[in-house]
Amino acid sequence: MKITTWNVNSLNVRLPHVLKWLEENPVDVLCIQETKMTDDKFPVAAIEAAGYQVAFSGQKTYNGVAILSKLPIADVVKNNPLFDDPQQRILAATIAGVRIVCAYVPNGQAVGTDKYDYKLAWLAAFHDWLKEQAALHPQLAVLGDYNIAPEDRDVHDPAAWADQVLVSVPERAALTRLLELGLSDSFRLFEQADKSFSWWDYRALGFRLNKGLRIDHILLSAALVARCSACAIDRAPRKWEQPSDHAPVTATLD
DNA sequence: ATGGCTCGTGTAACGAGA
Repeated sequence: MKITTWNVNSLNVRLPHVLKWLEENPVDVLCIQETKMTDDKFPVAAIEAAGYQVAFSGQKTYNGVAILSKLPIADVVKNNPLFDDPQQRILAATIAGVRIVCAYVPNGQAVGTDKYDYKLAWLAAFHDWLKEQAALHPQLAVLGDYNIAPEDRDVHDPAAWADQVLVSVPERAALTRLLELGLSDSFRLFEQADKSFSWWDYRALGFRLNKGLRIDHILLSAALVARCSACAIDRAPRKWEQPSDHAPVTATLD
């Protein structure tokens, strides 16, 4: 079973990329963030025609998450019941016995802003909810755009990024708290190339110069770590015309 | 050089992303 997370930065613009990528990489589950569309605009027919079932939770202009699956989707939950939030950032479902959580963690804009405070509050509530989910679902996978680079090796220029948003100590501590629930960063279960990133700024030749961050993650419970045989970032679609600024990340579960 | 590019909105700049 292959499970993928991909922030597509507008599904309206990126639907052709998603369909092309799925044709070349027929994964079982694809978690999408930043659909940026209301549910009535969601391209259900095109995705079903590609052989995928789909659950989604969107809003106008911002945020929005979706789960695409070749296998039946059950017990869909939208949002965190412990955190009253008009922003559509969480979608959970059970697929082939695995509890899949698709999350779009707030960006935070800049340290010290209201949006940064919202990010930390959101993460604290996410932690409390995931603690419940981990107890209910031993086979738990939490995929998404975390908007946090876990360590300095996940940052192209750690000195320049020190204490900035996406890298700051409180954000990293919030991610550590999630890992302390018994979750593992699947990417680091395996040997990986140096300077492996999942996001590159559109500006200043970010991708060409590999000035990136690794902020898209697949966290796995112990039962799924035991099944996990690979985790990889696919840089290919970042080279396509009009790409998302994020690359898809895929974990393989045996 | 406290930007650079890309998105949605809406049809001109501007907020937001990361």
